[in-house]
Amino acid sequence: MLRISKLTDYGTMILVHLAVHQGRLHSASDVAAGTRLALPTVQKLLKLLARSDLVRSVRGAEGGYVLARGPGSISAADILDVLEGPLSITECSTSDSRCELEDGCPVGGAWQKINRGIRGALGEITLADLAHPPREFPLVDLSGRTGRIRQRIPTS
Amino acid sequence: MLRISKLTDYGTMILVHLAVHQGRLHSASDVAAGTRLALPTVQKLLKLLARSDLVRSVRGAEGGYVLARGPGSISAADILDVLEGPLSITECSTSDSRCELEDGCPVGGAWQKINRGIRGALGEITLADLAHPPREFPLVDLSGRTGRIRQRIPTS
DNA sequence: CCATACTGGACTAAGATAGTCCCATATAGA
DNA sequence: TCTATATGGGACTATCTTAGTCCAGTATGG
Repeated sequence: MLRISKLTDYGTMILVHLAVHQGRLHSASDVAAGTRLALPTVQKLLKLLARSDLVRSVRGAEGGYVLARGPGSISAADILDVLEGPLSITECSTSDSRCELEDGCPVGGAWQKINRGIRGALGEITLADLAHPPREFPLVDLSGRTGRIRQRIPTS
Repeated sequence: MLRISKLTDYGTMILVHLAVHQGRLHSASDVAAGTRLALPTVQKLLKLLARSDLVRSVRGAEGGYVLARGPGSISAADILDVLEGPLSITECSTSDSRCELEDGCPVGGAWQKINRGIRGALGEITLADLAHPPREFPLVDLSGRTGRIRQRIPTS
């Protein structure tokens, strides 16, 4: 079902919260209050995010978290990479798992190609888009044509 | 990571096998031999697929399975629906789960919209495409424009 | 010094997934 | 009719993943 985990969903809420209230530090408690998520969960996720290059942290009293970059420079693919690991739609498309069926596998990497297509699309969606989503993300072209359809427009 | 389960991957292999060797019935043992998958797993998956409208079964001696429709009329979305249940990227986008955070949720259904976009794209990819995949499924447009980009072309 | 806040990791319960197996039912052909 | 060959339906288990919590350590401002 192409699902993302709850934690990734929560993580996205947290990032959106940081994007909307930019310009100052936010403690984990602040974020928990602002998003209505449980504090321990928020702490865990912020720790994770801070280890990536999406969020920066300041330790000590009066410390907290900020977005490391503008919301227009953080893509949905970035978020998924951090919160779910490098995304790959099937197990055999991850680099470290060898598929012993590969020779006879008639799918021949189609899922992997689909995955790259989806990943490309998610690279075009920014945190700014998530904070102010358009009415609809329309259909998508996986049909066979090549090339980028749209340049990313930094919103900050 | 937007991953699909192993069983869905296997199921796709099975469907591709049926698509490539169309026109006759295939027993589960045949399919297991042809795909090199374990027989019990193949049996389980074929039973599942036969309950859907993607595969038809004939019972008894000399029985077996066939695709219920041409490979050009079965989409990747169809396959995922059968093997993984109706696909939804987040928990709160499934109909039967109420999200108690919905009011304050700043994501505002962005993931759901992305999900619909991806789902639309997967509806355009057919089993025929999976059997003979193009060099690459290109990038995808989730940018904000509306409307179908391509009509599905039945290949059988 | 101490209250505040991040850091790193351990830990548990619950759920999903993968894989196997058994018995019932249907059918073709000897 | 009998039997071998199939599918149909479901139970069952081991393993892994996920969600969620908690604790001891470290940094820092006042």
